[in-house]
Amino acid sequence: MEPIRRQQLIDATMAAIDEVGLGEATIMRIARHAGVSAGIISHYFGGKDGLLEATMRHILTDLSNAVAARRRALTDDSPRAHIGAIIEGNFDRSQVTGPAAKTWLAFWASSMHKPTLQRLQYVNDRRLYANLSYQFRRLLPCDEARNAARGLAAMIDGLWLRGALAPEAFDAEAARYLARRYCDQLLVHHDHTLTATHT
Amino acid sequence: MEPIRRQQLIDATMAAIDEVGLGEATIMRIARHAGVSAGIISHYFGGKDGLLEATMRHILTDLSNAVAARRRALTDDSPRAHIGAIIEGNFDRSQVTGPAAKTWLAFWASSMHKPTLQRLQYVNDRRLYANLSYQFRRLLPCDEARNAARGLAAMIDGLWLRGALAPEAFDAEAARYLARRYCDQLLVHHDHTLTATHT
Amino acid sequence: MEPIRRQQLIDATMAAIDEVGLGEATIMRIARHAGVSAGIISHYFGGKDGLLEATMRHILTDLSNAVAARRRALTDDSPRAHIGAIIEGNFDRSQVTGPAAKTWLAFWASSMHKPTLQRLQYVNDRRLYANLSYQFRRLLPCDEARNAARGLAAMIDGLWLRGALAPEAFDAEAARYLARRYCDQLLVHHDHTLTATHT
Amino acid sequence: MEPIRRQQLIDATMAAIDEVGLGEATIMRIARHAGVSAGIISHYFGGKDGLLEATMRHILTDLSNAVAARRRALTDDSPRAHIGAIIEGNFDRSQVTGPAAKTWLAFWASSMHKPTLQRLQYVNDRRLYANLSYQFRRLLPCDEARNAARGLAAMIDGLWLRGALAPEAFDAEAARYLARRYCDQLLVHHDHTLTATHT
DNA sequence: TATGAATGAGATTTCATTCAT
DNA sequence: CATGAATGAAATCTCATTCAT
Repeated sequence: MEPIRRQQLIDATMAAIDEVGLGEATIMRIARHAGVSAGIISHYFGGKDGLLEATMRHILTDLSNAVAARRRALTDDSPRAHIGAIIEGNFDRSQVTGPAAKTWLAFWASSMHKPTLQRLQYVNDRRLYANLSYQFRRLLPCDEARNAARGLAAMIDGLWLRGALAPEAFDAEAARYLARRYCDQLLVHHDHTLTATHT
Repeated sequence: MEPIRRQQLIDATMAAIDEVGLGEATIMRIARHAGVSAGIISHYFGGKDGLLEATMRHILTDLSNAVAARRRALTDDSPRAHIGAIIEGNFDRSQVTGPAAKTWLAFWASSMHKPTLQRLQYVNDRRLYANLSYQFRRLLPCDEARNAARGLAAMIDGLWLRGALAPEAFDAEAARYLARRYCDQLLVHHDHTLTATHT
Repeated sequence: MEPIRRQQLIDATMAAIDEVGLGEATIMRIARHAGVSAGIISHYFGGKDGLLEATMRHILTDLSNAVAARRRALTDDSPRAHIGAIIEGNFDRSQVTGPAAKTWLAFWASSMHKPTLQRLQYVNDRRLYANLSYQFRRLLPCDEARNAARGLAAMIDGLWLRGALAPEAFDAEAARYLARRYCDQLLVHHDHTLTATHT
Repeated sequence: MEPIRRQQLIDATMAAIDEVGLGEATIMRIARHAGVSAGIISHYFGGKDGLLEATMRHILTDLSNAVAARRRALTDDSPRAHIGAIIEGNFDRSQVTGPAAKTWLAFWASSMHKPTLQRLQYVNDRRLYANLSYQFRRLLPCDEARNAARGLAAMIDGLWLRGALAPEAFDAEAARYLARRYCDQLLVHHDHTLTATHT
């Protein structure tokens, strides 16, 4: 029973945050979304904070999986291929629109004042940077690689942020295109490109 | 008296958000920061929402002024110069560290569910994009210019976001460098560059 | 559980109004009278207004029942009998003294500025008038009947009002006697009387 | 200055009660009606309670004057004439509609829990009863006179109450007619009548 | 005399949590 | 395992009153 309930409640949490935001996502609203009573949340997660932490962890795991799956599927071990997979994974992000996106952004803001969330946040940020940095390092000198990794990480997060905030639906295709193209520019003096067409 | 108190309370709001985050920034805490009683907030701003809106408006105005001042100070009317000024202004952002940064991020998350903040947010986003787009348009074909503007806007926001979230102090110099360099890459087939040295 | 709590809280509301008046009847005082916590009031009635409305509705229902019961118990279908039953019912008024009386008067004053209460008030007023009017109409010409109904309705309310305001306990017997006697005078040219003795 | 301000503030109090009821008649609203600052109320009346008491006293004085003036103007010293003047005075009541009426009713309810107002209320009630009783006593045996006074007092208050509560404007003419006619019925075995026509 | 800035107490309401069933 | 009744703390807002100017 437990894993089912936990997943139900995590999904309900994202639905509630999507609906009214983290500040108004009360335990009762979450419970209503999950079709259970409010009391059960304390039972399974020890309290609201526990549920929020579990939800953030879930989102981060989804992202991590999305990237890892694409990298595992690569037939080509080139830096470009890996970086491309990272970009794809970040804009898959399980469900780049709706509940997940708003929950993600809410946690970003919240994490600045909650050590538990902050740690999760930090680990995730570093992983993105470290992965990119490692791949760039295979083609660029150290300083260049570091800057490239910082720039591409910022680009990915920025595209994602602006996409989440914009009233229109997230245009993941456009985001992927801009990110890939930025990558190409960073590696412009090297052979192949990620973007087939420069429309 | 009123303008003094309003400014005091807006500053106190940012201080409180910096300290504990938007969710825990109660009017009593804000009042304590300002050294006044809690009741006065409703008196001057009609309620907490009024204060938050005024605070966000204040931050946006600061940003707008920072950009406008730099553009007015230009001796060179070239697109590169204007874009450079926009970048500088966004990373001045009055006080890119501490209170203002956290407040900004908190509003980003909050704006998704509060129409009043959302409108402010939207206007600001569009302005950054429109300004960049206009300058790029002077050097690039339409589609290219649009993508360049989208990319640079995302880069700016992404650098800012990662800077605000990182536990270390915001490295505005590095952010400016990466943004300027991205700009140079976008305009690579044109004459002058923004970045003097490509360290 | 719900119906029990609701009744408890309605009773407690009347007790609190009896004790300190509507203006000072805070939800904490009401809750203390009911022996529950203050928060539960919002839970069951949605807020203080909901509780007050429910309380007024309860009082009106009690009055309505008191009249209806007496009229159902009549063996005699004459207008005099019905009017007598209406008078009796109005001075039974469940509990013509103490809590109910003060609550009633408080609502009278309050209803002038709260549309919800006003509607309840209005329906009740019209019913008393309509019932009396109908019965008088069986014995008197139209204009006469209307005036008689207006007069007797005013007399009933006036006796009740003065009884509630007087520091002494409400003398329901005297009130009934005066009302019945007024009725006899209105029907003086017709056969039977309601008042056995004209002391 | 003082008498002017006091009168201004008493008028403003009635206007505020007319507008939103006693419960919502805040000092600031009253002050706004009077076109002065809120602080001045405490200065002239010692506080809100003082202002309310002064206002009630003012209304009672107006009523008292209205009755006294009519009785002084009588050329006929008969009981019927005096009773008629009392009825007229009570339905003049300075301004039987609007502010005064609502203020009056608000004080009725409030007086049950405020000793100061209660005393004023009590004195006023007794005076109406005593005056009527004295006049009836000149024509009727003691018991009869007492009941007649009680009945007419109740009738007057009841007509007034229903008039104040009804959504339509107070029909003072109809009220006077019903009261005079009731008086005639009480004195039916004596010569002259108060009501010219028995429509 | 009059203002209006400011306070602090109090009222309502919301909500996470606990607990008996 | 699950519910929902109930609490108590906290948050916002209102308002009468005070006081310096």
